[in-house]
Amino acid sequence: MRKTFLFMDTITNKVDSKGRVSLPADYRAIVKELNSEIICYRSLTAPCIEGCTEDLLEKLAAEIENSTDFFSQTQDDLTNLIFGDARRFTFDSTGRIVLTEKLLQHAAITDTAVFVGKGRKFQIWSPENWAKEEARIRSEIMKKRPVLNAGKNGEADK
Amino acid sequence: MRKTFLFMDTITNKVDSKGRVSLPADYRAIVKELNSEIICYRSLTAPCIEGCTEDLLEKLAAEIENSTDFFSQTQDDLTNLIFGDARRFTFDSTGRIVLTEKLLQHAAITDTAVFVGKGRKFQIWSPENWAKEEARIRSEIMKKRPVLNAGKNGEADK
DNA sequence: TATCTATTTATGGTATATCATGGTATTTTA
DNA sequence: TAAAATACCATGATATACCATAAATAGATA
Repeated sequence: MRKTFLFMDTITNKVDSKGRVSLPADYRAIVKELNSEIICYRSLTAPCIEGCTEDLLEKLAAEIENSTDFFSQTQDDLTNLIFGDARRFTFDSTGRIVLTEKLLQHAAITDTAVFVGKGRKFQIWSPENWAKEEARIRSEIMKKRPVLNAGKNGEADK
Repeated sequence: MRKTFLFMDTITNKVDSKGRVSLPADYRAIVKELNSEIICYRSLTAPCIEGCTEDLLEKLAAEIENSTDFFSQTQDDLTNLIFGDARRFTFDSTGRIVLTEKLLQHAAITDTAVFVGKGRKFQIWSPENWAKEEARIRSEIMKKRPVLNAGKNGEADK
């Protein structure tokens, strides 16, 4: 029995001509233990696919519901954008999901997908875009490093 | 057995000369599992049809009941409009509902309907109007992005 | 530590079930 | 009884579930 249910690590899998791709085994385990389902949608800010468990979206829906302004414009827009794009993806007995053409195009994925853990969520990138993104993030971190070091001492990773 | 009952994704189906249109399979599954029925009405704010399960309208009614005079006059008026317009739509064994002329006209739908998930609700648009609306929302949301992120932390995305 | 063995995981291929949709029959109601 | 609304049937396309094999990982033994 695991203690935490966080998506981690970076795993590269193949995408076949039908858009089928194996969800990393560890991700599957999380989804199963949570008795949940995978939800995927286009990232609003990056050329990648984002995924999470149903629970997370359910939480969002509940928040929106309880925020009294049933008739708010911004809320209306947000729900359209998020729920209109998201979809449930059940995996078969061999652990694969079938990504849609829309998602694949947004992430510029053809035959290889890179799963990147982000805790409660994860992302799916094309190898090329992920390489760029990782480089960007690392250089970004390096710039902020002096600040980070003020707090802890250099255990960031290895 | 699913845990969450959220309308999601964007699905395009045909509308025949009688106004018949297939409710997306996943939407049907939700309605069935909730042992509910589809309710549709003209959106108060947009040229589209809005739909939800009976439960949601039930909840709306309860809210009005319990809120003595806390609700503004305008909100009261709005809910009146909804209830005055709403109707139940049962689907046949093949999963189709028959939209009324009134609804179709309001949404300017002729032979194609676009279902857009909104969590507890969904909307039905003409392809043209939905294309415009989606574009509008995306640009609108991008403008407000900093504000959204200030409030919550990283729920919507990041 | 190195080698072999047993599971688990990833992936290609195929059969099956489901879904959307055109058409028709039956029921309702005005 | 005519017109409209509703329920049922048929079919092609699509998506899903299943089977088989290869690769990789973990575990055990020496």
